[in-house]
Amino acid sequence: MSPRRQHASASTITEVAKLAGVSIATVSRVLSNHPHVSDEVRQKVLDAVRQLGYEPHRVAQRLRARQSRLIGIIATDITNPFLNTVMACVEEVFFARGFTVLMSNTNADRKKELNYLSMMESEAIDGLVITPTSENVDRVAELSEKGLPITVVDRRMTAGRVDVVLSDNVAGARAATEHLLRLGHQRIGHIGGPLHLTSGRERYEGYREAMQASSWPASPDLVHFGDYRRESGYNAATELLQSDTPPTALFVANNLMTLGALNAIHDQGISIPDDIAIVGFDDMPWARSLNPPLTTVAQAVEEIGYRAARLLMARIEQPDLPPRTEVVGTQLMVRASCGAKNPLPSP
Amino acid sequence: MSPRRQHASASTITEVAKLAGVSIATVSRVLSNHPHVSDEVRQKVLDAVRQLGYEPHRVAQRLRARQSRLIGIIATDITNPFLNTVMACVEEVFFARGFTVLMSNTNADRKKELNYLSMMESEAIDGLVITPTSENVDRVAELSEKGLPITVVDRRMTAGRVDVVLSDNVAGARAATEHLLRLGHQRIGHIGGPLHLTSGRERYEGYREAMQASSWPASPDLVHFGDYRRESGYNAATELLQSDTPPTALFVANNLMTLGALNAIHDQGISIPDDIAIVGFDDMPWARSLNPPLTTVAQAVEEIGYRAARLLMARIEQPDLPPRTEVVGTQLMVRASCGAKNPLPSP
DNA sequence: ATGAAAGCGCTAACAA
DNA sequence: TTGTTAGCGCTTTCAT
Repeated sequence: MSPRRQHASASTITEVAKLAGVSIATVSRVLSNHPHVSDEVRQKVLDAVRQLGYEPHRVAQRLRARQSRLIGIIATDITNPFLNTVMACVEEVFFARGFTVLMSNTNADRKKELNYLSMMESEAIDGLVITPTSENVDRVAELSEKGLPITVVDRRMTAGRVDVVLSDNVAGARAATEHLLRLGHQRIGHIGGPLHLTSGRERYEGYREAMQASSWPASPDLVHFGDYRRESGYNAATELLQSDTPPTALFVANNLMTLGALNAIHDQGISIPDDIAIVGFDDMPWARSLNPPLTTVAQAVEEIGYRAARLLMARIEQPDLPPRTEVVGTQLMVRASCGAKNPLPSP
Repeated sequence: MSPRRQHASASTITEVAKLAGVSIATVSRVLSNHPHVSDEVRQKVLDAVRQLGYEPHRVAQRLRARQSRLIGIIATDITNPFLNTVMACVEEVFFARGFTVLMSNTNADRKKELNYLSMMESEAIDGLVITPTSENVDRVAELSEKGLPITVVDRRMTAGRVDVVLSDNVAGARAATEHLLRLGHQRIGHIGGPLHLTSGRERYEGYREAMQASSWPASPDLVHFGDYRRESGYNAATELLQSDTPPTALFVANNLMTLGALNAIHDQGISIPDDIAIVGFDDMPWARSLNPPLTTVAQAVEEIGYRAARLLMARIEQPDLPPRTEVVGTQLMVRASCGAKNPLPSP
């Protein structure tokens, strides 16, 4: 690393104290609204603060106070509309409560996750919302056991004292698959999420349950797994469509992969829903502007975000609460892509 | 705020020193790879570190070292695909260089922006990438003048010593509008971005230039402004379409508003491109899966992200560089939504 | 090659 | 009501 200059340091509490003619302790008291300060002194200090444009040095504050009013969010993919909406909701809630929210993007990379985890820890955050890269990130369990309030979103965690908010993935996936079965499909393909995530497993499970209960249990060649990114959806769909006996319908485990699958289908000049029906997981505000309007299993995104915030807030205030898991229902948004005859008008 | 327990504090450098039988200075040296340490001592220290699971306290480190290897990103809307992709790129570059990247979401709210700005400052970040809420955020100029390396993305800033990366908005908007004119449209509507952002003004300007140069200069009732969010695009489109003399074509200034406009058009049962043609700003990977495939002015998103990172890195290493502004070209992706007869196949 | 010690800017316990 | 002072955990001279 090459040389680096410090940017001019701001004024310190000492300078404020000097200018106001008081001790630094008094300045500190004024700034943290302690009761026992005379109005006169308070005013002098405030004036000095304004005059110098003083702002407390948060790093120093944190070193002493060990309480940061800082909330961390660690997400696997900030470009995922589901995740970034959840993040925005969490931020909104905590900001309104006077917290500052720091976010980071692991890109589903375990090394990055570890790095951000320890960076958040040493920033002395008061709480963490995370979508872990897998269900057994020891560091998360460890931190939660050490007493750091943590809420896990979108997937379950096996270890640690963490709160969890997620959708009812099995039911959602089952509903999607049953819907396709009801429409007469027999060869229903599934583009699944990573099996090291409970969401991937649960959505797959819902699909399998539905198929099993039907007269046409899923054959393995109908199932491809991706990594929740667009490209993997594109690739999986391409392979599925080019197989000898392609599926007549597709259930895709998340938003980005569905978008990829859509592109793949369009590239092959195949028509939806006539040649192939498709149902995605995760609704998007513009799902009905897709070609054709996309049938999806809608997760209650905002609700998940707000619940995550609420759970975390509760644990911050009361660290000894028993760990809770909240499961939020999903809703099947029937639009044209599944080929249902009379799709209800849907938002 | 209610009571809050500290989560068990990790081991400190003192404990490591004690266990290794050396001074804390030596531990510090080992950890920062100083040359003059005997291999024997180094090994002892490393062992102690491992044994205690010691991790340096970054807050304390920062208080002394005044160099954090921390990069901040402040964005107006993390749910915007353009912005979050840029953010992901910046993160990627800096993480690879050993920096930790902290992001925050202002939701285009000036108060939040100010808060995050001073929070980033007092975290002693080494550099900042920001999409400011307006071109005259004094605090940004101030920080840059104080010596904090700052790169502004997507919009220009009038004050401060900052680097800037943005698209050639005027040219992009002009190209989009001219394309529609060439297709024979005369009443071309524009859903613009906020005029307090240079991107909003420049895209409007490109549209106006093109119209002016045509035989059908834009009438004011053809222009509505939104706030770059989906709802505003929906509302603007709805109003435009319900006017007495609705436009036959629409040029929309960003991705989210275009998606909103699309929804509005679909809700009114109007057909694209027969009844109305539409061109959006910002391409999206799934633009061709929209109904119909969407013609857009594609910004070089990744390129913008990487350039922003490069500019910032350069300034961190060499703070006295003169401020630079880099303008990146756009590309018109012709698809079906504009009604062009033979849209080229496009990715 | 190693250690002692001086702070970084702040908070809070203790004195006055 | 206000001031003095002891650290928080670490880096970095300055000695040795």
